[in-house]
Amino acid sequence: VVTRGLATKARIVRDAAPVFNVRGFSGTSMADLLLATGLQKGGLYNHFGSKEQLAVAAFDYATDLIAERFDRALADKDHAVDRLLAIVGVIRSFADSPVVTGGCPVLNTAIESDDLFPGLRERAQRAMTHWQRRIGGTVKRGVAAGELRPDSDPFMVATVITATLEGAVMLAKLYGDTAHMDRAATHVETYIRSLAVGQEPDFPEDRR
Amino acid sequence: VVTRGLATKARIVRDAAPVFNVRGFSGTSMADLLLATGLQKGGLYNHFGSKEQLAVAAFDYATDLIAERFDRALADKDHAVDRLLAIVGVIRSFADSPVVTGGCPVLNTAIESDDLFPGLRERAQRAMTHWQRRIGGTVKRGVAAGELRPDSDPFMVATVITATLEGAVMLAKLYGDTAHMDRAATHVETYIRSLAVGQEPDFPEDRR
Amino acid sequence: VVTRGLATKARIVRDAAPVFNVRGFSGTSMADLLLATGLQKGGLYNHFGSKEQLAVAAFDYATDLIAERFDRALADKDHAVDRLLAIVGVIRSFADSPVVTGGCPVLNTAIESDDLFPGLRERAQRAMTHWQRRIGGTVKRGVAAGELRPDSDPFMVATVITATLEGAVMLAKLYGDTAHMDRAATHVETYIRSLAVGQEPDFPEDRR
Amino acid sequence: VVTRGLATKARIVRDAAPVFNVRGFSGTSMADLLLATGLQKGGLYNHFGSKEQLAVAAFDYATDLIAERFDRALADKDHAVDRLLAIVGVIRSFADSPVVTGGCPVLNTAIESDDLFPGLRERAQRAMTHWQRRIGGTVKRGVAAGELRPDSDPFMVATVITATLEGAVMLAKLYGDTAHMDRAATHVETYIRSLAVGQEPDFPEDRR
DNA sequence: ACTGTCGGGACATCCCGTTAGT
DNA sequence: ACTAACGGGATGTCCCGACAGT
Repeated sequence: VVTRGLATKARIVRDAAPVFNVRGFSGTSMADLLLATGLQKGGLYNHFGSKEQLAVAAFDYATDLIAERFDRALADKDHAVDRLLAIVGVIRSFADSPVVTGGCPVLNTAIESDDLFPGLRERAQRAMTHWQRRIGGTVKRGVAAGELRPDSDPFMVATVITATLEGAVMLAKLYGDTAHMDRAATHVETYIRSLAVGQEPDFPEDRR
Repeated sequence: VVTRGLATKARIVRDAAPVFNVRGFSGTSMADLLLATGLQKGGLYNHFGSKEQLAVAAFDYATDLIAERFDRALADKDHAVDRLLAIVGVIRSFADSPVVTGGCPVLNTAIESDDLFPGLRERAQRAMTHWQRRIGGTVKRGVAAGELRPDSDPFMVATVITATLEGAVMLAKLYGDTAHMDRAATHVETYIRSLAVGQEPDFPEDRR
Repeated sequence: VVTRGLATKARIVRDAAPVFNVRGFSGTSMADLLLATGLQKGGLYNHFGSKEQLAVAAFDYATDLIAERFDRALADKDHAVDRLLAIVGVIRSFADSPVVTGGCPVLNTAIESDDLFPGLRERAQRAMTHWQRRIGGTVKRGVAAGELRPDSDPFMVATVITATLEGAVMLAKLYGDTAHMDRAATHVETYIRSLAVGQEPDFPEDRR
Repeated sequence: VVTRGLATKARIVRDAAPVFNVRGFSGTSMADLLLATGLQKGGLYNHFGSKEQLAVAAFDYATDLIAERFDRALADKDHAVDRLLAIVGVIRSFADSPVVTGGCPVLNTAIESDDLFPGLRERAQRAMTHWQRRIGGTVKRGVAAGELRPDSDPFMVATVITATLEGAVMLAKLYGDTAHMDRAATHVETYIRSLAVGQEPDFPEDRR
């Protein structure tokens, strides 16, 4: 048994993630996972005690990949507007070059785990909260740096960006094309630019 | 007797709809449906040939209820801005007074039926397209009536409204509160008002 | 589907009882039960929600058969000594003409259900208590009727009869012959006769 | 290193014996044994080729412990009556201070290994036969020494002692108390004393 | 129109034993 | 001598759909 390169456990997670993301937790059978990983029952259960544990690991794997994209996209951006636009770009990229086949794992998990799979639900909450904090923090620092209008509401911005783009991910998935995502991203980008200092307050209600 | 039969069929659909909407298609078992309807196997299969047929009927039932809400909300509105705001109000109402327990059935179905349940997916597409046409048509007629700025893009407006609010429905479901929905609706309402004739063009990129 | 004669549920219990009694609860697989009953999983699970429920029903079936033997054996006996000897005869008959293949179900269940299967254990306790009460009651009435020595202890008699004969059932099962049972029964019969009024008190310590 | 290995093997047997004695052979899983021993699969299979081999070793371990108790109890007894009473005392002690948790291993094994585990069954037969020979031999020597009535039947005495007390072990296990064991032991002790020379022949049928 | 019964395949999980690796 | 990974079959239970009975 060669345990070089990717450890088996990591390989299982990598192979299982797209299966869960496409078929959902309920819709994924152990047989699907055996097929995807090339292992047998015994092999899988040595690494994960249950289907749910594997699903959680797969979810974490997917959100870690997304976090890496965020890190890379933000690495060379300083101005708050640039940083927010980069975040939009990352979420937008889910539609045409997904980190994991099947769309946004947070969206998928949030919709399916309807009280039924508390472990998964909590993970989805945590990931989404992390994103919103990242956006909100960028807004706060942008205001402090004089880059964004002082009345910019971090919570409002975080909600608008995540809601609009996740909704667009859903539409892209539903129709199998990116037209909706393009329009939604355009809208959000315009919205972000309107937050910059020196702009007219286009969305007075959005401010505090 | 026929009337009784029809009544039973309708009753089945009404009782099954929330089960499907909460647990998803894969996550719903026949036993769940028997419990919810109070019938036995045979009683269900007299009216529906399969679990999927019943799921489709339940989905249609839910979207019909939503369509009724749209009709009621739009009945007394003439001005395009009012009509668009009314549409926002309807989608927003999903969060705190859902037509069917479990959130927006179109969102749920769009996310679950990845490629796996073509019948359900097609229904979800159809329902979403219907909503977007309704929004787009309202924009078009508003432009023609001189109520909306002539460069208002019906597709853009339809995408922004549906994406943002469906995304907010997801956030409301994920966190179990309506704060995100409130913010998203506020944003969309501001956006709609900015389309009215006599407003500054706040979103030049959104126009054609 | 012919539901004439023995109802299916009763037939299942009748066919399952010897399997459980020979192989034990842990040692009996669902496949064994399907083979014994001729049904399929679905058919079985319509009547019993779990293997344990079926095991309990099978145990009750077996102890009911035993109770019938007691009733038949005692039907025409009046004198306490005769009644106690008849009870001995019934327990003794387990060895060479068992009510259910595999020996005494109470003994078997008592030994296997070691805290692990509380439902079964409780049934075994109940059945054994029922037997001991029957013996003890016979002793009491025999004393009251002047048939047994007044110092005969109902509890002692019940313990001696059940312990000795159940132990002998075990030996018969272990060795596959009835020699031990014959000897044990002879001993117990002598013991019982020694309780009769007019006998010397052979077992002074057994009396109160 | 060899010494260490032997120590490990003995430790495995010691830790496994109560598991088998409580849960039975069928009811004991390898996982149970790993938990009890603190080893892993390979560690066990280095010492025992199969679960059944380990079960046999555990059974032998338990019966060896019992044999030690017999030896200790008989070491300072000369008179046949004293020796027989000491044997009763040993079997009686199973109930409140078991050699191995879970009751008498011979009883347990005799009941479970119906025809299914011939290796275990043969061991149980051998152990029981050993006990009965010990009792029978004591009776024979007691008769020869003029300590016991010349018509005392070694087989009868062996059967009465083992059957009654094993039956009482079962009752003690079933009810979780020692009341039945106390009564049964009292009875058997009286029986043994009645065999002594100078006693009235209380059980004429028990003699040859 | 509806109940209850049944088949038989699928499900997640557990099972025992083997083997590679140290 | 022991760990850890793994195969693959068996386990109890659930699953959907069919159908006989009324």
